[in-house]
Amino acid sequence: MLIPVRALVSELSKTHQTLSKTKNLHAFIIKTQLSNDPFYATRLSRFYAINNELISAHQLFDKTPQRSIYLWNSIIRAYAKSHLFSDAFALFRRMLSSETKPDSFSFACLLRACSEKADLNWLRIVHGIVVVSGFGLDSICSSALVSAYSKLGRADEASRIFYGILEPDLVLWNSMISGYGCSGNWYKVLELLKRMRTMGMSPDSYTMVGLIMGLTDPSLVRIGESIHGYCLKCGFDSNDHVNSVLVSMYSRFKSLDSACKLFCCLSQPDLVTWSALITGFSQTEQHMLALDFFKKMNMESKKPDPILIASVLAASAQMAMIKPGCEIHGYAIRHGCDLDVMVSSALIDMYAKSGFLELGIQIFKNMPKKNIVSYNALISSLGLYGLATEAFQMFEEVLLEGFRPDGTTFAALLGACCHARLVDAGREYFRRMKDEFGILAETEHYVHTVKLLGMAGELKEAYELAQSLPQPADSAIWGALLTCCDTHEDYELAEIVAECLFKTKPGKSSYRVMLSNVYAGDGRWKDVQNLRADTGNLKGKIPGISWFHGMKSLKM
DNA sequence: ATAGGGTTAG
Repeated sequence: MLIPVRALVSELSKTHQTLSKTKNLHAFIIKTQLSNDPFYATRLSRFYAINNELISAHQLFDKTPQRSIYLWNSIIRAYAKSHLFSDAFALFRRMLSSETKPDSFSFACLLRACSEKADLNWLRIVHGIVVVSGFGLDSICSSALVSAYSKLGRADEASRIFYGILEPDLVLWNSMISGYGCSGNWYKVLELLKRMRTMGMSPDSYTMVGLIMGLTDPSLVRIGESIHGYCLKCGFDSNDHVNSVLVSMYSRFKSLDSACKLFCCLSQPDLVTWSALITGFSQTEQHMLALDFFKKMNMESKKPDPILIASVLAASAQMAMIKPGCEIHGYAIRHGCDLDVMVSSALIDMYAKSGFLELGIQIFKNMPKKNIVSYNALISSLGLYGLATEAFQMFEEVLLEGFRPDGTTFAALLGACCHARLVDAGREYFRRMKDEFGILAETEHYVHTVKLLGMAGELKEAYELAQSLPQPADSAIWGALLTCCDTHEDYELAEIVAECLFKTKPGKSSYRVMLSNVYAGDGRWKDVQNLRADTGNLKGKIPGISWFHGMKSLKM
């Protein structure tokens, strides 16, 4: 009898078990009457949770008479991980009225749930309970709090918690560094790194990941390379997370050569690293290469996940080619993930962008479970085809279904207004987005609205909107406005806008082309010539278009 | 014999 129990313990101490193995273990435990010991129940519920068998996990939980804190935490965590937040919170409430009191790990589970649910209000409530329960300065809770606030874009609140801890441990340092990292605050990342080292902490692979994520500006490419070198020196290059984040950093900087070089050195790149490289090709408009690498990955018999399938579908959508898109659709069906929300949404987008809106709508209708992402895909597709009324209807359905619209929803709606030239509706959605839903207007919202106003000839209003941003407007906004000035032949404003544009992006050739069109349209040959002289290395591009415009204006 | 918190692509 002793031998099988020892074997059982060794099976239970593994990190993963298949569902059938778990069921066998469960039966065995019941037979040997070990099921009263909460240790066994905890391990089993963990295995059930890994296999997405929450019902079995919950039944097990209900049948276990003595519930240890471990068992409570593992079941709460299981629900939180499957994004069944209300169940997780309900269990937490049950726990509060039970004999077992929550510990720091219980709170950490809930805090993570809040950040994954993107629910700032709940985060603040749980934060309050944490403080009241006396865990405000606890290292586990504070690192969970710091990362939760950071992930919801509240680096300021995260830092307040961080600075309240006198002697942060490595995990807390890492949480704060990646908090600043994902908000792109490189200055703060660097400052923290220096401070942590003066306090005698040595960075680990988590620190590196946070650091590298903070490198958002392409001017930091040299620093990225030296961090890469440092990772090699310290042996962090055997860490999958470090490698994937390095590949996506090089992709972000459009240095696909470096990304490939790094990728090729890896003996066993994991799925995330493959994905980082494939989306890197997409981001640099090398969609065909993205699809080639997807094929290559499959040949190495790696099983893709819904996120990767969604991103190759996006690559195919960008090429507006139906064939590879269909192939990937078939592939998704064969792998049983075509009904996944992420994949379905990408399919809607792909079919619409490839000219088959009807197929996209069909996919949407067939989805067993919809979320805001799928509605966003549908709304933007309808908008793309100029079907603004239908897009607006879908927005009403979003509200009716109780989903919360996000920034992408409004970008899609504004895009629909833009295509259908519905100025008043666009103004109204822009206002509601900010006032009613508290969503911060981002570059894409401004681009759509400025374009919408500009095309309708409301150039002054469009210009004022572009100037109303708290920070200098992105070049895409000025670019859109410049085109509108050109079509409405307002050369005076065009000049002002062009100046704003050059301030934001002096080197970009396509804007010079636009400006040269404006000058040519206005018959200002001297300015066209100056621009040409300025742009020596752009052979052919500017002169060609400008001369063509010039000919037109000469004829007049 | 004894478990759980912090990092990654979209």
